[in-house]
Amino acid sequence: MPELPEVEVVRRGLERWVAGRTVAAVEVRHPRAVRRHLEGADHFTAALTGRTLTAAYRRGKYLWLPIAEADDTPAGQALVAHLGMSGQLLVEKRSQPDETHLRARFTFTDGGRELRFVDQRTFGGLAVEDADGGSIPARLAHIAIDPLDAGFDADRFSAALRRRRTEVKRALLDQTLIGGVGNIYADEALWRARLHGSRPTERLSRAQVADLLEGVRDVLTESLAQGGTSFDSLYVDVNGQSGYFSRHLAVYGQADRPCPRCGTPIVRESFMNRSSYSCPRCQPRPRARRS
DNA sequence: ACGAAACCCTGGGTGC
DNA sequence: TGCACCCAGGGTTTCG
Repeated sequence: MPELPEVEVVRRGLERWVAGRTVAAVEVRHPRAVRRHLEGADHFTAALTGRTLTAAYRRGKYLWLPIAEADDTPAGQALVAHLGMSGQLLVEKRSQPDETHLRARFTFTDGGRELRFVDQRTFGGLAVEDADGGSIPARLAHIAIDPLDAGFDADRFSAALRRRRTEVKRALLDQTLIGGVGNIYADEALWRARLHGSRPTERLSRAQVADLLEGVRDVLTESLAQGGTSFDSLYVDVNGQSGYFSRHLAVYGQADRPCPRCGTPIVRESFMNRSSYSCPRCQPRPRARRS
């Protein structure tokens, strides 16, 4: 599935292959793909037809492309995209057969390759949102800056994390605290910091939070380097699985395999209706607290 | 106000 | 072979 590094690869592809082009037509093939556009599919289409997509930006796992009028005047809006679990944004020849799960198609006035939104499980979606002056759309403002962004404030993150009264993995997955970390990266970062995800945030030391943040940064950076290698110039690729997942994951999906650090078999635990993976020796469960 | 649970969705895998 | 069931899981909404 597309994770933050893959979303960044998609952003780079959109910046290169879509930015600066003017939309000729939009075809919404599945209503769920634009469910976040509350005014409906026809309104979505009208808001984009004849407009130019000027750039491609990302925060966490969200992408947005500012919209301009034909004369390059900013329209004060942006096309917002989230890939969800299975979404892809593909730049393809018009002759390419439609994908089974093609949800939306954008053609451009230059007659070149079209942009397609393909999404098997329809957790992802597209919308046109208000975005003044090319800044982040208002509806995305609650998403925290991700740790690879130059504007990320480590001290502020540390203080906010330690103010929380929850488990550290829940905090890592909270997009209002830190953007872009999903289940896979949370598990990998916790393993690097030798912390169990159930550790209470208020009892973490500053040094432990610093280690955790370093783990997050390292795993995202290393994954991005892998995701970048699978980018094909004719194709806005979101499939980083073959490059990254198979070789660099220490714990995620590695149940019963030896911990790369100590050899102890990795264990899988149920958490928030999904899976958590950890090394029982490197990342011991916290003792139950008496209250 | 904050934390946690419910909900959305479909194809691949597994067991009977 | 086919059917029922489980699993993947981010973000928004709802609940406590």
